[in-house]
Amino acid sequence: MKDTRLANDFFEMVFAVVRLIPEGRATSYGAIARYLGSGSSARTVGWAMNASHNVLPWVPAHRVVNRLGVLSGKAHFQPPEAMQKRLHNEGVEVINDQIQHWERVFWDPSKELLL
DNA sequence: ATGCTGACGTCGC
DNA sequence: CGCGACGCCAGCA
Repeated sequence: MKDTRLANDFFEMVFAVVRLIPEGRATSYGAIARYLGSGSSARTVGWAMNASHNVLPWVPAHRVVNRLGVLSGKAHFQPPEAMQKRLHNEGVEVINDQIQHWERVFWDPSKELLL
């Protein structure tokens, strides 16, 4: 078999983790990257989200924000306001593209899944 | 094939 | 305390 490397699986793993995010919660790119063991590849996680639009089952990319709880990737949604609207619809308070009570909403896979 | 960019994060100066 | 650079992986010119 080819050395699929973690590359191909990286996207898949990212999607899997994002899909595990419970409703009303959110996580950060770095948290996911760290959970996958790539720590520094947070950028690639965001890149995976870009590809998540065409992935099934649906990937709640709107639950993934930067470590500051800011909807940095809202501009990539359609429409961009959908991200905030969706989060708010799930009970997440978002003001000025920033999640309120971020530490409370934050969902760390390496912490929640590592039970 | 090479280089730059991109939905980030951490370290250094 | 503020700004800059590097690292990581994949896509595109």
